[in-house]
Amino acid sequence: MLHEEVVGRIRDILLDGEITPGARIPERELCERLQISRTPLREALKVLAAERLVLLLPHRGSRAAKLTDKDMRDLFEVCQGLEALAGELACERITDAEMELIATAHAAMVQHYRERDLIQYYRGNRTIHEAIVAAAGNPVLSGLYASVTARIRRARYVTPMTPQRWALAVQEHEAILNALQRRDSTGLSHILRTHLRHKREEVLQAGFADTDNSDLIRESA
Amino acid sequence: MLHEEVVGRIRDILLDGEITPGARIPERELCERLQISRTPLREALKVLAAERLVLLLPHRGSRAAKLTDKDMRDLFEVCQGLEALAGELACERITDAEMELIATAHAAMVQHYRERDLIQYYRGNRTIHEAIVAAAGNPVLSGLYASVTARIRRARYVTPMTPQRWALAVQEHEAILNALQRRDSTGLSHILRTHLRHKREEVLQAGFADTDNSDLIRESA
DNA sequence: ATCGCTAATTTTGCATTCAAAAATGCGAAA
DNA sequence: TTTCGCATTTTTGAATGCAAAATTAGCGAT
Repeated sequence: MLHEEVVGRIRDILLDGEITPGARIPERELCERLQISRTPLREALKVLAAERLVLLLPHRGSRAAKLTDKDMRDLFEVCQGLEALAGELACERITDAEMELIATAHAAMVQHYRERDLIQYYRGNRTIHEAIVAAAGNPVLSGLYASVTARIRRARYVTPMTPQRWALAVQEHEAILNALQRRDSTGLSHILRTHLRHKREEVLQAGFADTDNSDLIRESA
Repeated sequence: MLHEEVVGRIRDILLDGEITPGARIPERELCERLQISRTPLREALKVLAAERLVLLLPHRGSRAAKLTDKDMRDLFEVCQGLEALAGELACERITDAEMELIATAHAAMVQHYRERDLIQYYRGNRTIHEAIVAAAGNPVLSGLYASVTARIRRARYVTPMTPQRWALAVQEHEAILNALQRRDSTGLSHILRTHLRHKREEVLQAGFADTDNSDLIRESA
């Protein structure tokens, strides 16, 4: 099994919430499950710790990272900034093919909205944002974006969605597509900031992630 | 020796340019030098690979990452975006104490400019940008910023500095301080973007980093 | 002399092993 | 009964050893 595959598998396990945030990561069990020894597993955990998905307590094992309200706010703030930057850059660089792709994805997403299929809607939403980031043509940006969204992912899915907010989000997406097509970078930047500010408010209102990683350190002191 | 210490030591070795970018990392030699065995060393290399400071070629060892012109442009672009975001947030949240600190650092930097002490000027410049990022009160942002700046650091230092550019940079810094003091977030955001665009142009003009990591893969094919 | 092929050497990646630190359990004393 | 202390067990962190892959060296053929 390739090194990256191990990291990917564990990342998926964490993102799927299979290991509760804050819970101890059962080293032995994962070894058996992935059919590897502790050496590559521990290497993978170190990588995931660098990504902030795993918390490493010296001599006290590793735990799945927990996110506080503050962490979530911070992550959304940065995500917002990255998406705005991506939007600006995408306006300068997006190809017709990429534009086409985003338009298609947008249409599909609107369709999911009409059918009130939240899961599919979310999937489409993510596809569009990722496509915009990709269209920015900046791998460094893509990498940071991927790392930030990975950390928010679970929270994003549990966001409660009222009909009003959903309608607003779709409306904002129309505006995003529009600005992109007009290559209006400053306009798009502004919309994206607003768009994500709304998302952020949803999450905070949901009161998700009300605990703190620092317990994990304190609790054993 | 603590795990993080190993990562830190190797990171410093890389940032100091002690291992030429693109050069193979001598596993055995580093083991002797740090007085550790291969296991912790390899774990550290994996972490640094996650930070993109090290490139891991499966079955072909690890090398210090090399940066292409494109990589540099991408890094500066993102750095610019992060600094702009930090500036906006800092306007909302900066404390008087932090403001004071930045003002002091700015004065010191201007003094270094007057004395034409480039090294100290650079140091002061970095201090100010870091202080602005810190004032944004967003640890996620701080983390990403640290990782991006670490990757550009070497390039930043080799930037050739003409008197004109230097004067412009100082002028821009005056504007930054001014906008911060007025808590003018949109104005500051704009200035920071311009400021870093200038820096970026310097670097590109320097023709630094004209090679590509993909050689490292190709060269052994 | 150069190119191609095979064998030896080196290096990488992983499993195993060993030592140290932390968690646990048990018993004694308050 | 509760709490403190000690011994046992478990778990973590690192070193060593081993198998597989890649690099290098040597040899022969053209």
